[in-house]
Amino acid sequence: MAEDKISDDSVSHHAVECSKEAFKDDDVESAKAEMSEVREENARLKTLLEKIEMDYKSLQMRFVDICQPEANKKSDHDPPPSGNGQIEELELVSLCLGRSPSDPKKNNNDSSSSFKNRKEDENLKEGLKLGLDFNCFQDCKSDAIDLSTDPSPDNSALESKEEEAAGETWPPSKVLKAMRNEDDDLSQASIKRARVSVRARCDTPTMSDGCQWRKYGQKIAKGNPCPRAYYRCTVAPSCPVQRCAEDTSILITTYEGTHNHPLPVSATAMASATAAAASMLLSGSSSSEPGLGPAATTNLRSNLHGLNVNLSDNSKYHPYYLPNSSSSPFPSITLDLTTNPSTSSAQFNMFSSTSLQSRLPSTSFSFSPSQTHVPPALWSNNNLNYGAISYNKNQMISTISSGRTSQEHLYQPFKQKNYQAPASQQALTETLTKAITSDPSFRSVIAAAITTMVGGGGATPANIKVENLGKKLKWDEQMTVTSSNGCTSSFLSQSSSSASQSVNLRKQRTQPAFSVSIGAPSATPVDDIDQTNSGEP
DNA sequence: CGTATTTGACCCGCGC
DNA sequence: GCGCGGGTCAAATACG
Repeated sequence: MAEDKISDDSVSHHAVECSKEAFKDDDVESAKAEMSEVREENARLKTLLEKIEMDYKSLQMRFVDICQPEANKKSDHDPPPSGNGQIEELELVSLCLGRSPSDPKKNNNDSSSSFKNRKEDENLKEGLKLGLDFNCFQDCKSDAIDLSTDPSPDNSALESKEEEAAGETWPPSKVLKAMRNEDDDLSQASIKRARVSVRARCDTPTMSDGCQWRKYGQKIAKGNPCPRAYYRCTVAPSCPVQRCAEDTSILITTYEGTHNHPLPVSATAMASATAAAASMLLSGSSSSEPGLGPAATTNLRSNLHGLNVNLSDNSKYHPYYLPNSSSSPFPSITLDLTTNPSTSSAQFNMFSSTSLQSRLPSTSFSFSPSQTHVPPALWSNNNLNYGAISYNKNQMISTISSGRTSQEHLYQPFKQKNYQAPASQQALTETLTKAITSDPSFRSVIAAAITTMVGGGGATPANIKVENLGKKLKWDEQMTVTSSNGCTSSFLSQSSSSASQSVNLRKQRTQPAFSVSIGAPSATPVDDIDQTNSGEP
């Protein structure tokens, strides 16, 4: 009896052991798998970070190389070091690199070796800052403004440091000061006035981008049966950002201005995207301002060609449909978020649409839609190819089919032209340099992406509500800059799940949505993160 | 009652 | 100078 019991116990114990063993095996297996996955991801992130740092360093060095000859030129032409020339230089560096204006001054005075070391340190700091600071654009802007108003490097540096350290109280007095300043320079006005049109498939009157919009007017635009509504950002009373929306199946939202207040997390994605687009546009157009004239515009276009993007030739192409902007004297840019779910191609079609009427170029980005479950790495592998970005015909047609018939024959030449245009590596690198160094908000988008990746999607940089459940809206926006020399490629993607899944999309986490791939896209698998959606005004 | 939206009037720039 | 169109204002209205 006792023996039986003992044996029973032992048997049962053994059985338990066995089951434990089996469980242990399974557990260990899964844990190992998880660990390996985590390790892989960790390694991937590490390489990603390293690549980001390296790219940033190389771009920064390149930028310095570009800047220094100009500084020398200036000093040749204008020997006295003090005065406007220096201030302009400081402004330039501050605007482009988003740091306190004192740094470049110091750097200019330093020897090159120590300068490099310092730069590397700054790069690291900057890299860290990138992931944490969504307001770097504003910081940068405020610094630049401060330069124009108060050239004292110590004060501005101190202030900027304080802002960076303290997380910034908003709005900074100097920004307000600068906003009231009537002597805002042209670039400031351009930033304020740059328009970014976002085309998205949306049945709601307004596109949910996380900001609070208040409608203040509505007009029937000529030639368009749909009324054009005018909205203002109501987060801050003096925020200059406005938008105009046209209520069709394709909602075209035109953002104008730059937010002068902190944005809710849900609004940072669109704001960053639009600000980045605007800054890219302005960085291109601003390059044409200082004495370069039309030649610089040509240069911009060739740079864009370097991205293997499609540019319109003014002599051949008429402006495509651009609400608000075709007749506007202000530069405009279009982010095309319209979707064709049947494709997973990444697109980055960007073409100038300089209007015959308009004095300033308009630019269009076309972000192809992609199914959320398709890893962006696939896009990278299949489509990016270091600047060889495939064109998706269906996407355009689906866009056009929503009533913008005039676009078809405008897009068509670009389709044909796209594959013919050879990618100019040099031009591409310059474009990238310009885009990244001169565009803090672009960096902020990257930062958002990195944050999402590192943070496992807990913080969502992009919140796009897709309300029309019946339509199964699924749209991504991708922003891709690839380098033909393989040194730098950034891949930004923001996606929202299909609306059919979006009933409980809040807090739902499936796959990463914001992804960045810097370096060789094919060698760097990129995750997907699903977006949580937030409500709109 | 407070807030948001609607809508007609007004202003301004541009082209003829 | 005039007309047109885009953009804004502000009173009226709707809504919670």
